[in-house]
Amino acid sequence: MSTAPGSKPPVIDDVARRAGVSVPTVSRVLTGAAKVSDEKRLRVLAAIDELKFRPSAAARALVARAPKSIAVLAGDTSRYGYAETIRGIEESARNAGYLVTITVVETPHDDSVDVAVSLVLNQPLAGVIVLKFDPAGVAALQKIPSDIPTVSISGLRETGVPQAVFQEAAAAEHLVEYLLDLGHKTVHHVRIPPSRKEDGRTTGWRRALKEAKAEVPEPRDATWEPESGRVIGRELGLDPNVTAIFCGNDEIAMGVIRGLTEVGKSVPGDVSVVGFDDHPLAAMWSPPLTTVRQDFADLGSRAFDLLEALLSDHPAKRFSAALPPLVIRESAAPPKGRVN
Amino acid sequence: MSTAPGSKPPVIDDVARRAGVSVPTVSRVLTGAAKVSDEKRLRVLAAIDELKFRPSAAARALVARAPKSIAVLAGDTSRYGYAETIRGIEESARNAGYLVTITVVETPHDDSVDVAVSLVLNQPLAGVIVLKFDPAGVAALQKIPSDIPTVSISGLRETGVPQAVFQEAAAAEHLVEYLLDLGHKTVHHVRIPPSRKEDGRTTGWRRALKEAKAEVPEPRDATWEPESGRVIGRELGLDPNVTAIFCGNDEIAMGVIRGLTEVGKSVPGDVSVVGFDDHPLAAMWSPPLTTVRQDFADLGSRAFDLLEALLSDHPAKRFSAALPPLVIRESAAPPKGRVN
DNA sequence: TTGAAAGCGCTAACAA
DNA sequence: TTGTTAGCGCTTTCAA
Repeated sequence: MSTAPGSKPPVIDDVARRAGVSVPTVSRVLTGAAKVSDEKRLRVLAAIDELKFRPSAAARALVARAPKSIAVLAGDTSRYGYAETIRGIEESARNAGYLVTITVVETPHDDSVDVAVSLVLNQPLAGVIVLKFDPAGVAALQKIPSDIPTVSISGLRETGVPQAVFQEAAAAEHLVEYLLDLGHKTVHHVRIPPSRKEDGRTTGWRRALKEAKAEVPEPRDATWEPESGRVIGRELGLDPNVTAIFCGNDEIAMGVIRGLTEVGKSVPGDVSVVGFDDHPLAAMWSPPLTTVRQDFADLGSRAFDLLEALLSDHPAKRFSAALPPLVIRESAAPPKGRVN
Repeated sequence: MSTAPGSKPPVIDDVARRAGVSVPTVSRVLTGAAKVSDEKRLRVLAAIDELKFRPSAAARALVARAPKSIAVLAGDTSRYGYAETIRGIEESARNAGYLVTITVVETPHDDSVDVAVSLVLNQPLAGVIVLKFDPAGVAALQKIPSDIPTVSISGLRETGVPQAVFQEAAAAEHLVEYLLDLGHKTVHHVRIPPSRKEDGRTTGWRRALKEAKAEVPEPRDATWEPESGRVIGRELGLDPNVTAIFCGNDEIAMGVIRGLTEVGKSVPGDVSVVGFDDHPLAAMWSPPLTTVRQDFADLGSRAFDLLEALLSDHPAKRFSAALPPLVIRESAAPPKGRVN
């Protein structure tokens, strides 16, 4: 008929014409916002179907003042903790009808941060969640305009925007106390790259040692790569004073154990090693890793809840914390020559 | 002055008024699309700054016919291969000025798929990348309207939309041949959940065995959890005929090794075990895992390239394949009693 | 170089 | 229940 068979995608006007109704009527069946007679509804539905019409998301976004998408900014997306956190955010967001965009902030430098932030701001946006696990995340958070609803996720409590956190310091403290209780004179520490000056894990370790009046050895710095743990493990294995090692995460712990093994040390026979996170492979490791369980998906989910609260103007909670529990497996034992 | 100090975010009209110019002039300095006198430009810039004005992404999206966002649909986002693939997509997309949304398809059932797909279609969209690593991804792909530029990622070549793939079958074949060359009479197989009837890894394994006229044992089915590998490992360890095991991925291989160890078998002394993927922890494992390296980030990047080609109307390539190389470490050796 | 006018595709307000 | 009339906040003609 008069339907223009143009190659452009059909718009609402095409549907209206085809169904012989007005544009708002089509809109009404689309949104269900108002009653439409069965007869016209059917005609509209048929027209939509024949034309394969899909309403323009852009046009809808313009008229509806409430974007249904949230952005996640993160320094990484594939490492275990990051990926799980994002999974948790996405799941909650999806269930609440929000779409999630992810944008990586490669480095804490201005160029990376600006690219990421401007990409994020160039979309219709309900709010932002920033993963502040590393300096890149910290830098990104500072560049988010303050009028945008924002929630951060990190290991340390701070002021500022609403946050979801793990009480890492307390958990680390428990873990180190556990090692001390086993009879170790002190506990060495291999830390992962901190997001700021010092991470909660390191703080908790330090606190536990001071509390016990134990010597505080200089912490060793690993990268995010397990391989760096291995190198450090070899070195630590050569030091007879080292009987217990607390690693910043499980992957580093695995590397450290490998390094120790390579220089002839057994775990936990000669040296106890504990990690942090409860990585999916922690229980498969030999020996199975004693660690702290961080439920990252839940962390992400809690962050989304905070954001949703922010968006709904309920000035409810602005903070969500959880204390990660110890998971005792087999990689830590009393030091040699001591029966517990 | 006449600036309305309303609490609503400023719009372009506010800027124009404040700068004493017309709206199109503001638009011109925003987009740089046309020359504006220095004097007015400065006034506009100042007004933008004072008002903290940011152009509405929704309005821009409506008028610009080219959305700069792509959607990724996946059955999972945090497992290693998935997360790395997404990282690769995001990186390439970001560099090309695209934003990436991720949406998980929880199950292959209609309800999950419909939620995910409609969420995706409800946004301004340039194109879609579907991770077809599992049945959920396969199901999602079928529901994407055919007029939307779409690329799929999977392990098996198929017709239909453009695809980025690994030549998994060929790689698996090489890996199994390697085991056979070591002297094993046959190779057992523990497979991960297939996306369809049979995955490339299984096909390659079967092919290599047939080629060598070796017996083809019934494959064992693992879930995605390493724990399931452990259970299977214990069982296989009890079977004296088992001297070599090819696992569907490294995490399962790690579980299988753990299970073997638990029933007193040594790897590779008693049984050789190989994996697939080259997981970041594969080299840290004891013994370090012999496997196949899949560069998932590159896979994601290649998928994005295909999508970009599709969007630019260059009917260039519709397919991108890569043969993942063997990584020989220490978890496979000649069978007991045989010197190679 | 600039402004007035005209849309982008949809939903909301208002009559009828 | 339906259609007409107005926008949403921008960019893009088109004149001047």
